[in-house]
Amino acid sequence: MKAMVAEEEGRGMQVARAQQGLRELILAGELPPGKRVSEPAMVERLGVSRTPVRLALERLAQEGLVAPGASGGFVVRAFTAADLADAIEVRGTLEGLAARLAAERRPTAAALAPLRDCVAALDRVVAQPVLSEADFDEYVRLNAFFHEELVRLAGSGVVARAVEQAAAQPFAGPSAFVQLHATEAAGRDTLVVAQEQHRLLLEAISRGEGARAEALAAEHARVAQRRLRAALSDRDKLTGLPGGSLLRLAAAWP
Amino acid sequence: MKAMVAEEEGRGMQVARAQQGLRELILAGELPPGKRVSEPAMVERLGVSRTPVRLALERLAQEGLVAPGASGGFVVRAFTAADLADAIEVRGTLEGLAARLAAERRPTAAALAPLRDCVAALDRVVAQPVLSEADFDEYVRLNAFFHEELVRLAGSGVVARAVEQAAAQPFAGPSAFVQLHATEAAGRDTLVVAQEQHRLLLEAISRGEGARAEALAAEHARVAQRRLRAALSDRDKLTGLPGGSLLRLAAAWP
DNA sequence: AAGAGTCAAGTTGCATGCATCTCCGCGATA
DNA sequence: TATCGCGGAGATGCATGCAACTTGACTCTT
Repeated sequence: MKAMVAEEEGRGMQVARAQQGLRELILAGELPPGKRVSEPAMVERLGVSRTPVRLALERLAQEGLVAPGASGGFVVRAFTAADLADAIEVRGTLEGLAARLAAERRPTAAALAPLRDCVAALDRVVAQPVLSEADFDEYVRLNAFFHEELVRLAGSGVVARAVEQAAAQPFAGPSAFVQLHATEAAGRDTLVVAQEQHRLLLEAISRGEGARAEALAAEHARVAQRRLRAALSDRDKLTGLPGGSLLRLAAAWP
Repeated sequence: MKAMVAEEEGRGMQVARAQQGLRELILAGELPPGKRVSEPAMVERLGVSRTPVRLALERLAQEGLVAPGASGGFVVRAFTAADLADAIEVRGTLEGLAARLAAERRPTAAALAPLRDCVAALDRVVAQPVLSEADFDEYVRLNAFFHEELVRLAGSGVVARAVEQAAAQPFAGPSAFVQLHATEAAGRDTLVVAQEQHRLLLEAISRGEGARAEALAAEHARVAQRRLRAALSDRDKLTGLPGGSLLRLAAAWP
């Protein structure tokens, strides 16, 4: 039974579709934490056969969204507040390593240009007295680019892979929880602080101050920790968030 | 065609066998770097069907031994000296994080007992004036346990996963290249230095000195860097090592 | 003789068949 | 009535079939 939906693209397309579809289903909370992900059910839901579903599950397991079940298959994972905090700390630590390596490489002004431009663009966004939701989206976009560029400046594929994997953990990405602030009055201030750190990080790297860059990057990730804590203090915020249903904040899973 | 070799055990056995077999084939250099890993060939060699072979390849890709090929399939990866150094640095950084977390948790004496015992056992091994090859094996065993226990003391599954993944990278494990020293006169001295770091690390953690523990763990990983450099300076040492053929030290792959 | 086009063999990615195992509910029994 | 055993539906893990694609060699042309 060939799928009848319009399908173009090439290799790995079925796996990618299954992976994306599963990610959405899980983050939307349609597959509750602790529940086994039934492959036949996903076949029906996603329109691909079991082979890509299984492969997608394997990759999502590496990503951390699902875990191998005790007796075969995969179960949707639940996350504690400590898990999220640790994942953010891991990312911050590795970004610290990347920042130090970038600084120690003494990048040329030309090599630093993209990061400089990115910081300038972020400045323009944050400088506005009032930020619309579109501004927050733009901030997220530029922030992601900043972090990518930071890692690129480290000049190490190995480090890049490590940071990527850390940032791919659920809720551990550089822009996790930023959206929550879009509706808050104090939301802009958080961005102001984070942007100051971006600026200092750029300065430290351009001056070759490795230790300072490392400490700044690690501390920068901790604003995500603060966002996390703020979000946890207000459960209503979480329920509206993609993946909010995955959080097991107090009790263990029955 | 059911395999005729004696096969017991349960689920995932075929995948595990394929993964182990592929690892050995690659590290033994039978599959040269840059070459595509032909699934049918592996089916013949390993005695399992294509499905487990493919899954094993996927997992080895995460492990870093193979990488997805440009047009499907997987190719055996090659490693530069910089790759190895970076992988070790990543592991050291994450172990530094684990050490800091362990120290900040102020573990009780009981919680520290396994690490204490391990250090004592290592002391007994290293204290000997002359080390046999069996002594080096014992050192590797105890050293691995030390690092596992260090991570366990951090008390974070997320951090543990991150460290595991970093240490699973080829040549990045805590005991990589140790075996090379077994035949060297100065080999024992390297172990003496490393063991001193173990001792200091234990002390820092037991005193709750987080920053010191972090720095010590990161520095401790750098003895592996030194071992790596020593090995690289003597190509003969590498060729005898498992995986030595994966190193592309000077020229790019033709 | 060198280069480009073409064809065939081999490979990959996906779909599906099949045996075993797990899990859930039902009924029998003390 | 509660507990234990059991049976069937369904799921998993592995094997294999199949079409599209890649690759490599062979041939034809210049």
